[in-house]
Amino acid sequence: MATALKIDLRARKTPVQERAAVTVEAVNEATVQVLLTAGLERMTTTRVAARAGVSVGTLYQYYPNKQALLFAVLEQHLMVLATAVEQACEQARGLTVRGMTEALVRAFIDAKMRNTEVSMSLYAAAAAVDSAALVQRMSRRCQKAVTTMLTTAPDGRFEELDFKVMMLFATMAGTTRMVLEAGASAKMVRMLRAELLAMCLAYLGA
Amino acid sequence: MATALKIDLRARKTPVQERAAVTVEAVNEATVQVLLTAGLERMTTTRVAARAGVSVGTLYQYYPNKQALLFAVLEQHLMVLATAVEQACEQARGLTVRGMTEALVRAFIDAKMRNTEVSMSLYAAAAAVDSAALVQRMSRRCQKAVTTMLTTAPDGRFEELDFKVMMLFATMAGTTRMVLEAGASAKMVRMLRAELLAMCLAYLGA
DNA sequence: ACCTGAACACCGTTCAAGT
DNA sequence: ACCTGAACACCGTTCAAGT
Repeated sequence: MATALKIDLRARKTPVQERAAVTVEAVNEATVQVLLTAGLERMTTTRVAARAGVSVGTLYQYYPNKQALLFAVLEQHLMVLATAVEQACEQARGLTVRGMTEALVRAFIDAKMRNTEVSMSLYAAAAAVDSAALVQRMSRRCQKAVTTMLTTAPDGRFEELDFKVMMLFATMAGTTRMVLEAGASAKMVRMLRAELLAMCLAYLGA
Repeated sequence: MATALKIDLRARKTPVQERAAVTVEAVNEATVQVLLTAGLERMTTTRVAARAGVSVGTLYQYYPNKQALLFAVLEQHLMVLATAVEQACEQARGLTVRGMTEALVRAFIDAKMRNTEVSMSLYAAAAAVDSAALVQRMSRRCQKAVTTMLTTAPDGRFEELDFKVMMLFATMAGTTRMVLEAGASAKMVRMLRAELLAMCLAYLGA
């Protein structure tokens, strides 16, 4: 990796008037749409602006560069995923390890498979953006929720729980991604649900 | 994903004279170097050509576009990985499921961790190139080797073996990537070896 | 405060000219 | 057969001018 210059990914300024808020939301939405219909390759800032119904200059008022744009939509979607996982973890407190794992796997797969096209577009976006830090931040949020949940399990206590949860999370992410990239047919998704659950349960010794 | 235009990724022409072969190899090597030192962001074809000691025009004699260049180095490295996995699988034939799994996990992690910097650079390259097909081709090669190996195990036979092997492979890839992106400290790599093996063994019921 | 769009710098790619 | 590098098209980004 090495020297990759740090690029500012923060939003440039926050909209204060109502119409500006509308503009920013339109730009975000347009980014996802262009990503979906044209692919990362042909997603240009001018095209995004046009799709949003504004000029390029406007886009650059709110985002310092193209990467910041991708970063924003990626963040938005990871946030949804993290929240879904957190909620599932909270609701599953006090259950058995098996019950917890079922809830976790279901929540994760459901969130990722809700819109497969968008999920796949975002893999490309993530790679174009030096998203490692963002992904790690979101992962940690999820992992913390999972760890907290598992410590409330009446059956089973675990050594090196933090690392084990990391392994679980990477496994869910890795296998789900593979199924997505293999086409995500209904049959495969069904098998993924069953096998991923089986793997996680076996790993946790439940 | 949708409409992403198919881009020609094949090499443009094969070198016939000795000096041309040298040129192509220099370009390939320069691509990895620039990727490593400058990052995907600032890897320009002119810079790669300069580093290889040729002009841009020469580069474009052998590769139709920038993506083809990235594709070539990615393919080269995936080939090494696939070969390592295949060899390990062949040597492990006739062992117990446990012995086989140990050999597989060791071969995979060793190959990926041999040069962590290069491995990480290639994640970026893979994302910039629509590498899904290539990765799948290489994955299938590995999975075939693993499947063949596992059918020779004296203990244990498996249902849905193809899908199970796919799960194993995605798990190895996913967890290894996570450790790489988290910094791949010696301690983490050690824990990865232990935990990944444990997970695979548990999943296979060994 | 917010928006516009022509202008600029830079990069991917080509091609006529060379050995 | 192989190489060169100026030229072209296109895209990211800016900024003076507008409401």
